[in-house]
Amino acid sequence: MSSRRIAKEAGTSTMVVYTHFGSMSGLVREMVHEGFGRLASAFDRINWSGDPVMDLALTGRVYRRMANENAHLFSVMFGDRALRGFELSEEDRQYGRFNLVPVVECAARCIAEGRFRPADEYLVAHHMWLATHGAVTLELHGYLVEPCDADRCFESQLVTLMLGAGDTVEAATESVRASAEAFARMFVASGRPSLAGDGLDGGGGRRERTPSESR
Amino acid sequence: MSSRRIAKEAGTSTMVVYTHFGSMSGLVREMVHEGFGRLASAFDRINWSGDPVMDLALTGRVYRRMANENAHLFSVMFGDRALRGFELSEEDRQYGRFNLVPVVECAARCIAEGRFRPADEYLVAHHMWLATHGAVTLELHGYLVEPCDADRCFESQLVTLMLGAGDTVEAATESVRASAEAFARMFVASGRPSLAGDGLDGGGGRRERTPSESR
DNA sequence: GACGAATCCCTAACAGTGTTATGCTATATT
DNA sequence: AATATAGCATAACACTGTTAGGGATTCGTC
Repeated sequence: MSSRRIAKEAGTSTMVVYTHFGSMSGLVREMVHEGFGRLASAFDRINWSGDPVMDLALTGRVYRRMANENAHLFSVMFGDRALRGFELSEEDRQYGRFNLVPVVECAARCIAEGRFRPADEYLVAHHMWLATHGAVTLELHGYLVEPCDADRCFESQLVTLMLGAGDTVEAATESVRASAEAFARMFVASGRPSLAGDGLDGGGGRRERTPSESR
Repeated sequence: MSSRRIAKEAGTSTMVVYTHFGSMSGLVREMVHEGFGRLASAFDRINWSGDPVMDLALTGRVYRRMANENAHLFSVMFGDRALRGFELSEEDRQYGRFNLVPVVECAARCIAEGRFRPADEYLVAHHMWLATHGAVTLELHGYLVEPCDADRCFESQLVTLMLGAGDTVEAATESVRASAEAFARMFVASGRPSLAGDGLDGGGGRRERTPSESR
């Protein structure tokens, strides 16, 4: 992604970037905000059920899906990748943290219904976020392979997270399993099968890398 | 970090990078391997105790310390930051995964002693890694602020991770507390107070960012 | 409708980047 | 001692983000 390439593909000159976004960083910042908005609307499309633990697991699945389908964008959103000199500002991070709101509400319901141990719902939501983010990040960067591949890690991690928060083995296992079905219903069966949007991510992400590319 | 700046500070020309490392990517790769080695020797310096849960928490603390003291290097090691065109190769990632070995052994001891539920120790070690990595990553990128700052998140996450693996609230709390003391003894009291090494990280990391820098 | 103003965009250039080709200079080898 | 080789410097190429200056187009207003 470079200003000259953008100009070439758009059939214009590099100046359009500067008149519309101020700089390349400005363009990246706009993309990051778009990504946060996309994540927020994905959370909004979740139909909350009567099982808060299942709903919590569902937010994790949506987060992972979003990350995988917008891999490059996701990396920039959470500061992982320094794209064209862009660095996250405190305002940008605030945009990101805002997406925790539905997770906090979910955690509060889990605690209120006695599924989770009494605790600060913000802290519980953070635990979910941190662990899920770590799993997604390492998955994206290719660190999770057989026999502990990303799917296996993610599924079992969902259960252990619920256990760590206070749920029982049986209840957590069942809720996580049910969340997988709800997730499938939500994205496979719906008319909106993807969180990827309109090519904001340049087609990168999950493709295989050849060794020659790395040197 | 650029070839010309390196050359200038070293009082040579840019060619030294190419004769010694092949390319800028090659230099970064060497730094990454150095970073993995540094993490491995940090794990090696841990004196394993009779409490495997405490030891497991200790590896998490060492991981976090290492990340904070080598922030930029850490970001490159785990694929977060694309530095000068460098991309992780499968071989590089294998170097990284190798650092999980002591964590896996720790997890196995936790299971063998009945502190953790019977499970695949590799998977348990991965859960620890994923969650800790997420916490560290988001801490490094400034996402953890009051009231859920990095310290609070990390400490409480350690406990919930042990609970998720099967430990009891009382035992986990005590082991995590004890690990903090062991950690302090290990790094504050020892003759080697830092994991930072010799300026491989360019002095970045935890310094404050000014708003003007981000645009 | 006509004029002023603002906006948008192109071309050209500057400073920076990684990288390569060429040649020189020391050191090491035989 | 003669040769081979390794290491480094210079200069250049192709690329990057960014800025300055000059046209063209559109908009608002009289």
